[in-house]
Amino acid sequence: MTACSLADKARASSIRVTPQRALVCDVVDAADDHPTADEIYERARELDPTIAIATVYRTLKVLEDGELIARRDFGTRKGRYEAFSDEHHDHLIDQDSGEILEFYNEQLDALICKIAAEMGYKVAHHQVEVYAEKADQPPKIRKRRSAR
Amino acid sequence: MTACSLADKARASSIRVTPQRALVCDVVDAADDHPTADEIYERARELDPTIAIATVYRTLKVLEDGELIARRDFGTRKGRYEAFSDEHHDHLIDQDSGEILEFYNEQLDALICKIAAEMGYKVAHHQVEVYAEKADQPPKIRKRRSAR
DNA sequence: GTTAATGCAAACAGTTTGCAAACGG
DNA sequence: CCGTTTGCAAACTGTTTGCATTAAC
Repeated sequence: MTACSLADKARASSIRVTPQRALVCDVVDAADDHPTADEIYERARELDPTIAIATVYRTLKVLEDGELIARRDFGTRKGRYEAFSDEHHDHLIDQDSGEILEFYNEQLDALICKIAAEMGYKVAHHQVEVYAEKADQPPKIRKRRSAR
Repeated sequence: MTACSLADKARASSIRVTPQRALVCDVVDAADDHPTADEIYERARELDPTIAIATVYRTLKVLEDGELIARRDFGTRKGRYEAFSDEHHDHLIDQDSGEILEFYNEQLDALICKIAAEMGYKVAHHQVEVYAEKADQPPKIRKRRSAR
């Protein structure tokens, strides 16, 4: 059983994990959404009201540089952070609720690699953002109004 | 032969096209890169040194709201603008040169639609950003060093 | 003990906004 | 004319940085 927490991974990457950094790590770890720096700051402050926003930003930067977390924009100007999971995934943003859903599709990754290769490139990483709204009826099983 | 310039399209969308706005339109039209607001401002100033950056931003906003241009981030915090072409396309960013290449792949679009549909969503728009570096040898026709 | 990390506040970049003057139909 | 757009400067947001203080090996 390997060490799993973000703080552990940071230590494994020989990043010095101070109490403040550990706190930021824990907040990011615990988040199942994609919090902004500000949201991370707020959540961290609940446990340590003395933590500074600058420390949050600096920690996020350190973790990002260590490739332990990723910063994403999703069109807005605010950075949103998420721990790197082992498998790559992409995002679908519900335009109505703002909810961000994750998905992974092997074919998609493969296709992107192939396209890049055809252009003479080797993919370092990629990012697919799908802005969508809920379909009127659920995916396969349509309910009522079968008509046209 | 339909009207084709961005300014014409703006007029067609009943956006008031003042000389300043026309200028911004022309700059965006003429750009074959993905200029930032600042770059657009600089280019516009060459023809009208009195134009204000605020006007550039306001015009870009108007055009964006009118769905005539798109704003993209590409990871940096600066917005980059491009006229909507008729066909959707995605972007490959050369990590070494910073160059932004466009590509279109029908299969990719279809696959994304399919994935979204499986999640119960209808795609409004999407955006694929591929960060890549040049492959050592060209796509199909490899030159020299055939070995290994 | 010296190097690195923190908190604070000030700086910064990109973008937006209030307002009076100029413009356009 | 009257509403819209402009230019200017100031405000604003998200993020970074300088610096003195504090903490960690």
